[in-house]
Amino acid sequence: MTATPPESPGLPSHFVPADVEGPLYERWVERGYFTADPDSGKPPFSLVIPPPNVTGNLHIGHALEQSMMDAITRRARMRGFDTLWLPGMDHASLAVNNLVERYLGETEGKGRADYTRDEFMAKAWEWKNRFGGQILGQMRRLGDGVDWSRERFTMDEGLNRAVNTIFKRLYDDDLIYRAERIINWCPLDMTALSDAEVEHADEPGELVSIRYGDGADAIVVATTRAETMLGDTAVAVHPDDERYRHLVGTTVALPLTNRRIPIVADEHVDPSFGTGAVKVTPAHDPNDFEIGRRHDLPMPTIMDERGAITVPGPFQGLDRLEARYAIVAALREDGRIVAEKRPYVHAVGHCSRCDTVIEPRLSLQWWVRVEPLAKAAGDAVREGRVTVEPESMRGRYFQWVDNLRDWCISRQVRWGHQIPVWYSPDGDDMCFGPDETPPSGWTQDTDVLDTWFSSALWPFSTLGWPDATTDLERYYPTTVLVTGYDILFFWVVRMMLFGLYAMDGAVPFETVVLHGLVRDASGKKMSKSRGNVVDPLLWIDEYGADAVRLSLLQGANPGADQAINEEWVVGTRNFGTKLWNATRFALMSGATVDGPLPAVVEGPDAWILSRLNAVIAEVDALYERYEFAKIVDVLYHFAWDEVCDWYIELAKLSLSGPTADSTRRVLGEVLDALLRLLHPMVPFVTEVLWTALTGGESLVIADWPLADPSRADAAATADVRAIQAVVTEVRRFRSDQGVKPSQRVPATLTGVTPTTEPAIRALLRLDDAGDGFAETASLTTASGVRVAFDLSGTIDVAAERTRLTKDRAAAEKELATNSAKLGNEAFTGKAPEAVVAKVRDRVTAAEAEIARIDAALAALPSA
RNA sequence: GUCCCGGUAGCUCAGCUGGUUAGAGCGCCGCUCUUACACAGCGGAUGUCGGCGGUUCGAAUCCGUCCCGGGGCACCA
Repeated sequence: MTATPPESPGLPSHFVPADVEGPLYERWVERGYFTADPDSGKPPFSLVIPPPNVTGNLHIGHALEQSMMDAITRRARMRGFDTLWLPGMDHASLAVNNLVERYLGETEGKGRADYTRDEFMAKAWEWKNRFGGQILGQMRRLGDGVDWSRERFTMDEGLNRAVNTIFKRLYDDDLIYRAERIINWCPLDMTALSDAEVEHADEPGELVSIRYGDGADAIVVATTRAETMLGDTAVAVHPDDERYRHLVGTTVALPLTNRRIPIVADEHVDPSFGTGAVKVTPAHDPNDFEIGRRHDLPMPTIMDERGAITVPGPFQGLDRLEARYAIVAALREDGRIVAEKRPYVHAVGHCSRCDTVIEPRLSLQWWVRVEPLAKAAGDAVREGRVTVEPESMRGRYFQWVDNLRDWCISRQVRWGHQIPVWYSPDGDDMCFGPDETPPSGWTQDTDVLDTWFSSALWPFSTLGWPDATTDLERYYPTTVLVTGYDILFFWVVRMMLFGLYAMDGAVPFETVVLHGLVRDASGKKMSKSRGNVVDPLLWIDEYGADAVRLSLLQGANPGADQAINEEWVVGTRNFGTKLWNATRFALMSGATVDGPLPAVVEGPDAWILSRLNAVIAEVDALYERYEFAKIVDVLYHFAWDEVCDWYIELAKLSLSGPTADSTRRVLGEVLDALLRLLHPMVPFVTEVLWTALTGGESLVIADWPLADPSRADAAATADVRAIQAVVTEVRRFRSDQGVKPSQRVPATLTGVTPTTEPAIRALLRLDDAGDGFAETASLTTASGVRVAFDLSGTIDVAAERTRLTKDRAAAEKELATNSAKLGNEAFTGKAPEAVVAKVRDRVTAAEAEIARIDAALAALPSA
């Protein structure tokens, strides 16, 4: 590669992200850098994106998740893997269905019932094509290096086929069945929901105690949902409960109706709660349903799909909440209310989508029998075939997977995958696969599948399953899955269930990396209702994608929630500027990447190469554990503190000395490697800088640096540490003395070496002592270097005395602590020799330090 | 009820396989436009490491217990 010498300095004085990011990204895509190539001969590395909702916009959580995935894939690509990051979107069945219905209501003034299924689906596709998919453009803004040629959608043709194929297979294996059970019903969305789609919240309600029957056979029950009494078909008591034993087997009159219901004995009842008697409404409560099954009770449904009472009489047509008040009022009038507790705080289930109170309801739905699948999913992690990072999240995975209940997969909406079961005119049902044609006259089930059913297939359906494609063969199992711990159950567990099942026991991914939630600056969860949502796109506009990405990764500790605010984005933007300026300096200084790195280098050059290779090794190790926050920390400090603050300052000297050529090469090497190391996290600014510095084609396809342990150089490191120690201490002295940074001061140095003295003098702006040098102040550093100054102005003796006194106190403390340890036989006897030796050294050092300070104090003119 | 995670500088967090004077970023206070960078440089201040006990020569780090915050699961009608 030939380095094209940069035109003038080669870089504009400022970096304007908005000007370069878009064109740069499109160039990467056009050149096919992100397109996986099964024929490349490289080992594969693959991951699938957690498909965002087709209706979604890029929010800060996506930005974090995708920044992590982009860093992982870009690094893998640089390390020589055939890398696939597969993008796509989820059809978001219920969410889109609702949006389309609302849209049609607004634009056409019609409701759900006014469209046939086909008409509705046509409208929905139209809507999706028009309003959906915004997030794809926003992912480009972030810089996501995804393989757009393999983009998928959970309702595209191939994925439909995958869905139908696995449904048929599960159905034939008796792992999908249809049954009438109590399900979570949302009366607003008018569909069933899975357990996972219900959120429980404690709310104040009422606990009403009602007397059923009269006189000797009266029995009091308590309820928070009085309206369900219309559906009661029994009262249950515990079999051992003496109070009610005589009533078991008799019947009692159900108030407000002319029905009599039996009193049954059931183990489920807790005799110590309330009166020990429970009203049983089998069609509207899961526990009551079980009691009803055990005692063969009738199970009348008393509400319609909207939650309105259907029982003929005065309450018919009332909404369930209105009915509750009306029924309590009527019972009160009847003198049947014996106690009312209000407010009574208890957990109430809500629809996770629209927040409507869920109605448990007896309903005929489709289910996945999960038990055999869940066993395999749990074992795969237990056996280490799938690693969950961070390890602390493993428990949560098992909590889910080992306690799974059958999954209700049918939904009463239209947008989604229609259940591939057909019914004959006689009522027989049969499942047909994608290539099978049902007999004419049969009609298809009108329900669609839970959105998560198709996303559970994502790691293999997107690669071509059920066909044995090259991609499937090559990229499954995927290497790593990155997602939030909040969808561990919704998605990760279900991918495990279906992946292991469909792929004959092959896991869907080898490692799961769970990240936390992004919160606002005060640690609160972001939500529209709180009004604390931040839009990453606004920050990208303002500070560039690199700054947004890096500020998110900077806070990304595995599995932990993190906060973000604009100031931190500003901070990382400043880091980009720092890199920019450092590279400008390098270019102006003739830094080069041409030719081999000198085998032997000296001084600061040797030191920075030593550090660079240690940093590479450290970063590699941290990537293995997905410790993004630490990777950022390491690179940030290496770049800013070591490269910019020390190495470049030291290099300014050697660039005018005999080793200038060597330094130019090392400076080029260090920046080259640094930009490579940072590229996966901040792809744009590093690309601009690196191409300017090296003349290379693109960092995207450049090689990841290899750590070279042979560059470790303890001697050079010690030299630089010595320079740093003296410089830092004298700077402090100067600052305390009020000597301006720019003021040059004549001084003599003793105890320095010819290799360190020029650097120390230059960094401290100390001139040689010429004629007429008069020492007016001096300083002996901890490392034994004596610096004598000729300060023209007055020395601030008091300030210096304060400083030294403070240092002396610290040294005294150090001496006392360590001497005490040495005087403690328990310590010297039991602690390892290495630790004791260390303490002994510290005592010696502290004593020397005190002596040095005392001498310095004595040398100060008296005030 | 049960389980998990967390409580370290004003804020957000590292450190926690026990052993330097407990760190970083931001913020704060000084001094500087020193020719890559004021989106910067240099210097500085700031902590009963949630409380109390225990183990240990030695505890921010291990154990117990309590308090506070966040979350998961299950819920008694």
